[in-house]
Amino acid sequence: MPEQQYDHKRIEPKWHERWQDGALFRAEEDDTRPKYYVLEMLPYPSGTLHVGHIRNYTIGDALARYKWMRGFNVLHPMGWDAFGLPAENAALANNRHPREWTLSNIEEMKRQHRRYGFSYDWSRELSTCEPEYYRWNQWFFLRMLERGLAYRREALVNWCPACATVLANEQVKDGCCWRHGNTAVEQRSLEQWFLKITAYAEQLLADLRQLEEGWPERVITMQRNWIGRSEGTEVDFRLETGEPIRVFTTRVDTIFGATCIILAPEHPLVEKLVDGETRPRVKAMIDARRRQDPGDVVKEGLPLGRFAVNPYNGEALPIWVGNFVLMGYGTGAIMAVPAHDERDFEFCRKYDITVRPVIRPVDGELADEATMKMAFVDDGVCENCGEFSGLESAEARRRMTAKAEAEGFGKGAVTYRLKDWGISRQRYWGTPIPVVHCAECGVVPAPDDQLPVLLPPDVAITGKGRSPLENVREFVETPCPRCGTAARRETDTMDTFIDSSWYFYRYCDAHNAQAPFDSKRISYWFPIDQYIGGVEHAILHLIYSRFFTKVMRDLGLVTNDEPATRLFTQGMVIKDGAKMSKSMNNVVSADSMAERYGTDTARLFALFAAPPEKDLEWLDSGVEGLHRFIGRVYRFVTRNISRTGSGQAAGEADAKALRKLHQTIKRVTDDFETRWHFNTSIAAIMELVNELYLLENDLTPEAMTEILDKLVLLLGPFVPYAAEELWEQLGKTGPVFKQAWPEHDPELAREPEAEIVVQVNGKLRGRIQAPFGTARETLEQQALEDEKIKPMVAGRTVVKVIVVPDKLVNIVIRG
RNA sequence: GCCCGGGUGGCGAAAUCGGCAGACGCAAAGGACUUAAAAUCCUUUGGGAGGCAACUCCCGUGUGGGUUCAAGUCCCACCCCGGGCACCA
Repeated sequence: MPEQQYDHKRIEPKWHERWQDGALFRAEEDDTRPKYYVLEMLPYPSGTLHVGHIRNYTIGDALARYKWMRGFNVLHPMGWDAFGLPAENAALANNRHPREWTLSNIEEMKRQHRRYGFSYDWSRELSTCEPEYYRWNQWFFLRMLERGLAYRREALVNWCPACATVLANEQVKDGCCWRHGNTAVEQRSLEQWFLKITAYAEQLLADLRQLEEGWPERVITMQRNWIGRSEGTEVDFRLETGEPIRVFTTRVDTIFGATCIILAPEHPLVEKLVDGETRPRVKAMIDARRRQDPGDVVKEGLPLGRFAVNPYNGEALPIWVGNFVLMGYGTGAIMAVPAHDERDFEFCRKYDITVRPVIRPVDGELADEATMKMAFVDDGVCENCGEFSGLESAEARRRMTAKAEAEGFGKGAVTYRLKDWGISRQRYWGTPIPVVHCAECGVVPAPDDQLPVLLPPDVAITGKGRSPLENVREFVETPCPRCGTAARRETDTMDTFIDSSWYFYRYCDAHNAQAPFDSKRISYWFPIDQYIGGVEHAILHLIYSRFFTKVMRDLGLVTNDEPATRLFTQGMVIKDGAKMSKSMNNVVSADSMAERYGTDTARLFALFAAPPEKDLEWLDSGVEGLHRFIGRVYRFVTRNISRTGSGQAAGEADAKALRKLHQTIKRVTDDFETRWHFNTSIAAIMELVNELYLLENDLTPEAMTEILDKLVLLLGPFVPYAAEELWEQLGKTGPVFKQAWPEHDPELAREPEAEIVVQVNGKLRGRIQAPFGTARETLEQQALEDEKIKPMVAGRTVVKVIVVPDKLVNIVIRG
């Protein structure tokens, strides 16, 4: 009889067909099993499933299948982030309506995900481009508005000329738009809507401690730096008019060394202090800075010819305007202490402003102004600081701050780098901000029963300038909900990061029409046990969604402080040196590979290529090996299903094969429980199969039965179609992913004897066999008497012998 | 400049707690089967030297030092690659 051959073209469609209608697992809240919520980050429907996607999804999918087989109640939902720029750009390019384009792609993506056999819970599917999702975005916005967490004001904001819209600070990278790497972001002053994420700065920072266990360290560090908390002191320097200039400093201990005050060019006092001659130069400075990449601004300053008094020593200091002082941080004004701050040093040397050292190293001398080549920025001991002289920096800061508070010219203060989240976008495609501008009543929120405020269907998307909604009269003209007179509807739409900030809650109750979700259903699943996504969202999505969770908690909707206990950041798939993505136009479609080798092979290959957290340069050499491997397993299982002839009864081969089997179960299980290095899991299964090929003819039917069953179960999370087919051929009922995960038996897995490595002076010279647990002395003796070792030791002095039980003997000799 | 990662065969990689470096796979070479090819199965494969041979020896994890009986793994200095932050007072 000819051997059965592995044919993915027969197997995959067959099971694909049977799984069509939600045959994959579906989680219910009333289940008595332990729960596990695994979630991959919301994908854009880009039309093609590329190999980068496959790699990301197989990680979560393998985990979900494993957890399910372990008896967990697993929620693994799927959704679509269909908003914003990709949709709008594609619409412009294809001359199609964004929503239509998006929905058609979602259908295609769903088809592809089904084809790959991903185990998503489709009953909880959601798309953030549906009107119901708008409704709850708007509902959240209005709740925040009521609590003062949403506000509108004019501010300097980031403007991307390519997107023709405003961007949040988090969405600017290297001075460029996060989606248009080469387009420099401009600064514009516009009226914008903001969410007050700064109100949660302290909590967002403090609760990072809860995440230290389960989140990658670098994400936590990035968030900590982004929030940028610094403790310091605010001090009022006074003009001769008595008007204060408040500065913020973290080094108040250096204040006796302050030799000038520098204001940001946008500082409100500048306008008052500047003379007619300098005014245009300040304006030029502002304009120049807006255009420039903040990275390479050359420090420049303008003296205002005015003075302010240092409250600690009564000294009058000249006031300057400096282009390197940021209006958006601290108070927008600094005291310059050139002797103890590098930037101030550079500035003051350039303009010949006095440099006055007042801090010396704990065991050193005060620097000399004339010979100083660089600022001394470390803490030290105060000198020439009046009553504070002789104090160490930390103590001086405490006492000086106390003095400022006691005498009313300053206070201890905490400043954050984090700024409020600008959510206004001048785009058509996004959730409309549900407010109306009324000449009589001002800004009036839309009443809840008028939600959702929907986008008008027919809008000419220009892709430039202001929101396209401004030209749609039916949308803009609306009566004021409060007084009924003619008013204007807000035309800004929300940042699409709003959508992604809470979608994972909606998944748990995706069809709720009364509320964004039911708190009870949510509390069962939350927090998410395992969240999977790219590191590129470390300070975008991952900080916004933490913020939303805290707001929801304060609204009484959820009880968890954090959305996800564990976060896994998978590596990027690189192609020709760039991240593989639709916007880079370098995607490799997974279709051709799937067509040729099958989706199982594509999945297995994606997992085998490298551990999942590692970036991977995409090369498809090697894919055939994985296809071969599946065929190898397939033939092995099918030809041994009904074997009758036995090898030597209960022979050595059985013991060997079962030992390898149970060792493999342990290795794969351990990998799932800890670090998900599926490449080594798969390698372990390959080793098992290689060994089975060697022992095949000597195995008893009993041993073979156990081996085949468990081998197929081990393959389940990695190659679901092939495993399912084999499972059926083994005569089993019920899908593989509903079977219990095999348990490893430590007795069967144990090696009969330990192999002990014998080293002489640290170099491998031989091996000996000994039972596990053999005494040190015995091992030492056995090693010394070994035929290979004996001549090497003869005539030399054995200095000492190191014995690591069950592992190694190292004989140190001399002479 | 500062803060994280990383550097191991021709290639992707493994070595999880300081204890056999290169598992597993690709590629390559040889062999079996075959009229032939494909497919499959088996063998070899870090570099170098020696031996008829089973085999033996030396070198080897970016570079240079160090700790240790023992270092890919720990410490110090440096080089290179990737990522993040970058006038945050």
